[in-house]
Amino acid sequence: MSQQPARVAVIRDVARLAGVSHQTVSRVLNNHPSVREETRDRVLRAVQQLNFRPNAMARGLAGRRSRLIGVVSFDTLLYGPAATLLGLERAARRAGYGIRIVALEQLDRAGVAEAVDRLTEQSVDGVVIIAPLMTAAAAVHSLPTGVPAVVVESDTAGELPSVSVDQVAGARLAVEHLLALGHRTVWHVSGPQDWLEARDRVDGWRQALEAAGCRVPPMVSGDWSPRSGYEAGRLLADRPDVTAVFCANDQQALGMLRALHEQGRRAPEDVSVVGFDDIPEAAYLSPPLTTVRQDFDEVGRRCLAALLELFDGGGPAVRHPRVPPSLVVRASSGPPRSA
Amino acid sequence: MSQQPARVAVIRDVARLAGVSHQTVSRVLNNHPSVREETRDRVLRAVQQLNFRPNAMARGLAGRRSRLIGVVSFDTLLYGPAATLLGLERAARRAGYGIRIVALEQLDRAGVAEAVDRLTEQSVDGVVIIAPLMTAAAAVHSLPTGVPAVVVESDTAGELPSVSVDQVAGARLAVEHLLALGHRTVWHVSGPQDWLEARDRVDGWRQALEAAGCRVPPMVSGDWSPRSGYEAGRLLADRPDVTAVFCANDQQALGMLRALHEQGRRAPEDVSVVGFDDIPEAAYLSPPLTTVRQDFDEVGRRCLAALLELFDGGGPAVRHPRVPPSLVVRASSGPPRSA
DNA sequence: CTGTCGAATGTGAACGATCACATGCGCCGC
DNA sequence: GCGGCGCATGTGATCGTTCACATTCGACAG
Repeated sequence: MSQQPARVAVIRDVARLAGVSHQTVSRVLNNHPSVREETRDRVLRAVQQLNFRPNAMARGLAGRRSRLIGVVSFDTLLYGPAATLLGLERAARRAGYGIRIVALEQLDRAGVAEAVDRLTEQSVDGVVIIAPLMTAAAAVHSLPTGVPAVVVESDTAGELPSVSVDQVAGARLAVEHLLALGHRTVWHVSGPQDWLEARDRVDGWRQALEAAGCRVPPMVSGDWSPRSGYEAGRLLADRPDVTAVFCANDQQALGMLRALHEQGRRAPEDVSVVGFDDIPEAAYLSPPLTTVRQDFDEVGRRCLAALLELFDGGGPAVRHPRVPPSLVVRASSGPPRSA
Repeated sequence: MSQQPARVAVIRDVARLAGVSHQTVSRVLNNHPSVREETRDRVLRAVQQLNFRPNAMARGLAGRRSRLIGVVSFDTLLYGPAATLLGLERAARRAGYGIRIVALEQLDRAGVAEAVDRLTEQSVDGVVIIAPLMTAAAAVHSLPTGVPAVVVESDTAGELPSVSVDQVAGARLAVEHLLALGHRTVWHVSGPQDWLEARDRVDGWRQALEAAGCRVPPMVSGDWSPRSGYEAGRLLADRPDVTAVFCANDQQALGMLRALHEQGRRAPEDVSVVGFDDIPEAAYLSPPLTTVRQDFDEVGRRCLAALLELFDGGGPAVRHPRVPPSLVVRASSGPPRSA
């Protein structure tokens, strides 16, 4: 009782209390099969009594793995990356892994390399790179081999396993929805072209139009920001042939709605607007925004699954899984007036 | 050249190559003063030649510190917590620390305790708890002592050092701005009352009104969501005596603007609206939103500073620093029509 | 000349777990 | 009846660093 020298219990203390060897305690901790039921109970009781917690550092040193996953994240507060990180953390925690995060200010080769370096130094078991930029694709190729790594939202044709939401399919969903409402064609306000997702959404938009035999209007370039959506809106608002606009994300759609409103064009009566992401605010814009939802939790889960398969030796069963997006129809899209 | 067995270099390899003992290498790595200049150079050269990286696990085991900081974060995609996390990561990286993150689904006592447990198990040097909820304050009190810990946005009167943005001052800024424009009084749509920040904003609102000798109208309860702002808007829109509304965050202000618009009340001509947070979208709402900006980077920096002071033995110089917020005036606020 | 001190460096033992291998023992098959 | 196999458990080495203490050597004061 009073002998306790304020020191945390280690495995040998547990062994002594349970009357077994330290190795038996280790076996119990790691669920080794050949431990007698009764012995296991005795050990577990001792563990509880001493409030013993295995030291992760020692574990990592002795064993091969740290049960830590490093995440290289782009230094941004955008909804997508943040949601992906959260989804990954949740999945990892359930699987008994911890998350070590490094945020990058710039997603260039040096930055990514240094971040991965930093993480391997910490003996992470694997790395997830949230790399939505084109520049990241190059950086990812020059990674030190030997570290199990999974890439998110990038370079789906590359050597590394990757997980991503099917942006092309998402964009097609949006465009097909608008065409089905009766619009002759759909305009597009794009994201920045150094983002892979932005390119894929452009591709999906174009594919859907071409598949339907529609004219493909010129693309309006944007950069994810509400401002770019606003400016695009001012550009398009006075054209009577613009009846439907697909914005590359919800923030841009927000700016677009504002510009239309200012120019006296009503949504969806005059112009239908569809966004992408389904940010929490989307349902509360005026009007509530029709958009494409991405399942970031699923992305996180699949990242972890791929990583675990990588740990087990072989490559993952599916090297480049694509998570299907879904369309959320709200009030910002409707039939054109002529229809 | 060909003898290299694909094994990473360890400290003894460096020692051998440099012709010194492993301990001397260790001294060089840790900037111990008593190493001859020439010896230091020789060691550093060997380090570079072998591309040696000290193993963080071994370091953590042998030494006392892991250079890791654990972050307990509430499982949310809200702008504030996400920005705080990012600011903290940046500050930590500059100081040579890494971030270990645990996201909580529920911010109750058991959750916080388990998260901190999980982190101490990983031998983190210290813990930052992003705990904006009242329930967290209780949980934080029952923390195992001995782990240096700093709390964010919570319980500024508690035993643990805390860092937070001065919410009361922020709310006063907003209200004083509206009163200065000539409004008789200011209504408030609150955040959820189990959030400390929400309570502080209510306090600031009330203080500012009382200080100015204004009538304090009943508070409208909300929950951060755009929906709650929208509903509050429908409630207030048909009251002619409502000319100025201070919303507890920007999302609520967004919903408020939509409701006003639907009810045919214009902002700011009929009703002025002010938000809180300055989310990236705020500048692009219709109209652009006047709001209170919080400096989350500064919060991150101060958290780290407090933690480092805690490591050095003594408590931090300032136990409960409050980061001042600032008012960002945009188009959603203006003088009342009568003025 | 000698004793003491501090700077520079080395030696071996931690740190707290796992791994590789050894041991004892009951059971089965020939 | 006995060799061998598999289960349950124990023993010592090992992971890669830092810590505690020992050693060497030159400088300097008494």
